[in-house]
Amino acid sequence: MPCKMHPESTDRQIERNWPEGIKKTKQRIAIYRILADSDTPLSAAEIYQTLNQNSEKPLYAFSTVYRCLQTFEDAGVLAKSVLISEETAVYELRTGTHRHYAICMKCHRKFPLRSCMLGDLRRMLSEEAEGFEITGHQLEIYGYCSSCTRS
Amino acid sequence: MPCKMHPESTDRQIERNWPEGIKKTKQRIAIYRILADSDTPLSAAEIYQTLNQNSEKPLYAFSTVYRCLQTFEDAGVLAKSVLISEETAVYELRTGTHRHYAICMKCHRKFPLRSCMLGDLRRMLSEEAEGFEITGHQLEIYGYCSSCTRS
DNA sequence: GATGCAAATGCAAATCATTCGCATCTTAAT
DNA sequence: ATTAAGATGCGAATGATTTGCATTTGCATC
Repeated sequence: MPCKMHPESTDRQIERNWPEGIKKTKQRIAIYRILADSDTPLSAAEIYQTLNQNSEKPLYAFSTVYRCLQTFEDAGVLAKSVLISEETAVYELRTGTHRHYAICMKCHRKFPLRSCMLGDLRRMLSEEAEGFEITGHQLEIYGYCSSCTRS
Repeated sequence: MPCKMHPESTDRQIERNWPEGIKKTKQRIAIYRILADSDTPLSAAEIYQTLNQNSEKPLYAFSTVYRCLQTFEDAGVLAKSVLISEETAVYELRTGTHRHYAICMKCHRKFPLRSCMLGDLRRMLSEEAEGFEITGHQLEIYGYCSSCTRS
């Protein structure tokens, strides 16, 4: 399942974005590729499934998936988040511009928001939080998408 | 550990806000009280600990805590969320105005944000999300509070 | 106030995502 | 090619949450 609109772009992206000092192994490359080709954040289980979908018995271990994700996160190329609507963590590559999603509570599809319209986050801090150093944020909208009715 | 500024207000709040058709048991009342008296969202473990802090052997079971929280959530008086910085879910009573927090990645303290400054969330939806019915949202700022240095 | 039944609780066992220990295999630098 | 540091695979361990089931309790009814 290579990428969609620009053939080869994933390979080039790997060349350019591969984090400094991180060994290239076939597992890591495969996981990176899956993340790069996905347009929504993926869970470890989804990545594991995609990795092993074409083989009889698993070629890649679950622990490897988690360890690679951890490695990418430490290296700063991956963002981990825990969505309210799911019970498990999901992961996506950090692109230049981060993303937020509207998540359907029924089908669990994730729709990227137009853009991050959060202005000055610092202004939201109260006096008690004086001196708080902001390093990140997370916004999530949830509800029901047009294909799913409420109940 | 009764409430802080207004003696009895918790009892009155329980009278007024107790959800329709939900039996009052001492466990549920105790859990509601703990949530009402807390100024930050609490995890199930924190609630369990508070419940049992004054007795030799546990008076209340963990499963009861989870089941009560589920009941309150279903009844709509409780909001569950999974913060990025923690591994476990946290819970808080739904007050009229919902809250968001700045969370310290080191000490895990939660500082309520001044207010929800998110304007029209619908405008953030992209075309693909046409027809999405928004039922809630979650915003979270993370970083390091003034008492904790970065590393 | 006593009674009955549906619903709630306590306990322990089960589940599910995630992490860890350790022996073996790979990467990448020499 | 050689090799040491680091990565992987496997299965067992962990920790949060859920569940089955026997027992207890809230509360509507007498």
